[in-house]
Amino acid sequence: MAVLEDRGYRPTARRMAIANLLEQKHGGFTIEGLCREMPSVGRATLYRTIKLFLEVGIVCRVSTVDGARVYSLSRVDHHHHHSVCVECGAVEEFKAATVERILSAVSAEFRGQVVDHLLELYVDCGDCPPDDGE
Amino acid sequence: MAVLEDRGYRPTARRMAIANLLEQKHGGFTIEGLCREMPSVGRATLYRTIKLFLEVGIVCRVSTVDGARVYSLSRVDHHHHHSVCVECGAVEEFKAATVERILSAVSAEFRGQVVDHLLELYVDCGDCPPDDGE
DNA sequence: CTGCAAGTGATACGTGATATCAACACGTAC
DNA sequence: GTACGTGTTGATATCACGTATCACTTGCAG
Repeated sequence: MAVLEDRGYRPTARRMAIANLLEQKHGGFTIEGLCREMPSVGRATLYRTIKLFLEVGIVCRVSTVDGARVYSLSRVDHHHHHSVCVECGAVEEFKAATVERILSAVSAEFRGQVVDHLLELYVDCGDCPPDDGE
Repeated sequence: MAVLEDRGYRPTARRMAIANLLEQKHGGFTIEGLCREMPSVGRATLYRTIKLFLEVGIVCRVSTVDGARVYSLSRVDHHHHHSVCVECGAVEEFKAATVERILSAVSAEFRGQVVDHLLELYVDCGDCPPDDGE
């Protein structure tokens, strides 16, 4: 949580509790889901906190096929991609140098400049633990 | 619009008009934007029609960095990726065999089965025509 | 301890999207 | 042609998601 203090935000008990809960989750999560899991925490606070976590890089947004707003705790601070299990929703972060190289190659085919990219893999992880589910 | 009839939907005047407007757009579009451009068409109809077009493959969803719900007319019917201009919002579809090959290679590194993927490139197309903007 | 800025929660609000339902359009049977 | 049935449309109500407001609380500095 040092990253919060670095940015001038307070590592309050609420925020620690929320971060703690996120640590338990292997899967992506929705804010509305968190509201249900932490009814003692106000909705506004959850929305604010996740937005804050997003800003400082504690969580990142996961792109799903259906466009749902799903987030995931980020354990790495550098650029990475996600694999999302279509069965249990488990999210894993991965970094593939190969992908980056290929993307550079693909970029060359474009008239303009490629400034960013998004890559998500949708997988069937095969051994979805039931306790991983939302 | 034959694809509509194939699926048992009627190619009505409304739907043709909406499809026509989409043909004009190089960029992605939002449904709320369409509501403003076609005030004579009911909101519900626009939402329904785009959902229908999505189902039959006339349009596809574009994943943006900020998670906005953006759509784009699809001119190809096979699997493809998008490049989205971060300046003017222009969306282009591209198919990169290289990408597919690499993804297969990456897939091999995963325990489970990769069932689908999402790849978007965010580009600065360099010559954003002003009339392309939303 | 005191003061103040940051954080919190209840609630109101705004927006994006869907459900409902009466009216309408179109194709088919007659 | 008309009558009918199904699909389509639009106004509206409703819902879900997310944010703004504001009074209250918490945490930190002095």
